[in-house]
Amino acid sequence: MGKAATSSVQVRNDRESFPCAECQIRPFNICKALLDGEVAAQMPREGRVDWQAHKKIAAHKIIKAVGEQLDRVYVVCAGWAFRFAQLPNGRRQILSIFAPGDVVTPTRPFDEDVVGFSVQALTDVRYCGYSRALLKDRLAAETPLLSAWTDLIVTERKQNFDLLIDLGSLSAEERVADFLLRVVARLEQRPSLVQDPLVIPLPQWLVAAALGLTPEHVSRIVGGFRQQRMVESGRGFLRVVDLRQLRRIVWLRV
Amino acid sequence: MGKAATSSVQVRNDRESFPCAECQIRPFNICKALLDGEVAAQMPREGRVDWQAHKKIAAHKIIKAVGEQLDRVYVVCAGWAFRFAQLPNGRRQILSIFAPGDVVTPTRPFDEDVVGFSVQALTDVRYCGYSRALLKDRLAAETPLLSAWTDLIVTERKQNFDLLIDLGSLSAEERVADFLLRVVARLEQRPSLVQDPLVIPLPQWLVAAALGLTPEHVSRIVGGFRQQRMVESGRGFLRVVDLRQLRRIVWLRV
DNA sequence: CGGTACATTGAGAAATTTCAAAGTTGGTGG
DNA sequence: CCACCAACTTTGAAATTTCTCAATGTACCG
Repeated sequence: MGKAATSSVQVRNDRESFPCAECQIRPFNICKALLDGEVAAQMPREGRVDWQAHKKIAAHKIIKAVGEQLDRVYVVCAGWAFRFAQLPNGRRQILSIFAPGDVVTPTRPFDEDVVGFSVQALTDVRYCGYSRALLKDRLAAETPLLSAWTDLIVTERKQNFDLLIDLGSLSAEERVADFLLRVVARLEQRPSLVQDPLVIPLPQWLVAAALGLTPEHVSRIVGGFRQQRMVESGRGFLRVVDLRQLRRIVWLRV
Repeated sequence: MGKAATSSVQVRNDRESFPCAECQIRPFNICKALLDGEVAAQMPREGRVDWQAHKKIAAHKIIKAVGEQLDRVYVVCAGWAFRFAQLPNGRRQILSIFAPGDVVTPTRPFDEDVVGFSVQALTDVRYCGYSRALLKDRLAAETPLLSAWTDLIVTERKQNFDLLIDLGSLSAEERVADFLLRVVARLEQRPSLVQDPLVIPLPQWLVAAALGLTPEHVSRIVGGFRQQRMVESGRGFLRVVDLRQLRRIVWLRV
């Protein structure tokens, strides 16, 4: 923490380029812990190591490719992205889906500095890279921040287990139903980004690639759900209409 | 770290009940970092909070059931165990497999104190529970220990991603081949517990439950591998004979 | 020495993929 | 503003993979 703090909150306000000022998600994600408080105000704004670096990237572009060096930890500010594994046969397995506010790799401060799996923008994305080194220092020094951060790791781990259960033990129909329910549950925890938490802005091919199914099969399943008035769907989105019935599907096969 | 250290290395040697003294795995797993050094020597041996608690449990018994309170972090000393999710339809999804030396839940120091998924002994198991509270204190105070511990978390996360890729994108045959290769790779990192790292002491039903397949289907696949002299198999174990050919299977379908 | 858990084998059934073709939608450039 | 293109979705039929059910075989444990 010996870095000279040459900037302050006031300097920040002078400059227009502090997007976090009007960020809607900030009260609800890790950025609150990262940006609020006295220590945060003294983090270096410019210099050899910037605390933050904001960037934009167009839909479908690769944000970080497997193997790249990486000295920043990314938070998605706006838009959706996903992590995937590229297999030698050309197939892609979606491993994680990132909504606005999500930390892309919560283990990054403790991880190797090489990207393990590529991350790609689904929509246009704005994101913020926090300095990995500075963050690591803060995690060691600030107990509450470390606690908030480890929560991210625990949450991601839980999501991975949930997806494992889906892929290993559920039928295709159950997987899709459970997937929708899990995304809805995540959206409900981010009141600021939801006009309607029941609208899932993901294309079917993404759902298929996450659940290890073909897009055709997902289409048929969604079609069935639509006929039973459990979901509505359109190009690039799904809307959950009947949570209860969807939940019943997941418990089916009992 | 204000706990009175009433015991010392000498006291330990007095008592016969310090299994770690002759532990073969200790140099190769996290116990090295937990037990070596000055701080470790001063950890409370008995009292209101024991630093360690050693236990044994018989094969097939549940070590910890989902929902139980838990103020210890477990390391498997001897034997094999697994974590599983119990589904309402009676099916079980294996989520993790623990070899001797493995930490069962590396996020435990930062996690809720409630067990998220049950853990069961596959063989007879000896295990050691470290005090969650004392460990948490040490992780905050000792940087090298924290670093070693976060490696455990990162490793588990990588394993989860690998299994996700298996379940989501590989055929049954490829899954079994990849599973064998991954277990072998893990065993090779524990020189002390391997007479032969190519012998995998797991029953086929366990492989099936981990890979989301039926035991019958796994049996057929293993039978095929056996015919091609890629593996040998018997009740409760598989032996990898031809690593190269097995690897070729995983890259198949290109 | 038997019983239980594990492994094998077969045949038919079910789930899912593959391949092919056509329908939709939203954005972009002219 | 329109037309067109590319990406996404839908639909169908056949092929393939995997499961289910059922029966038999086999090793280990008490």
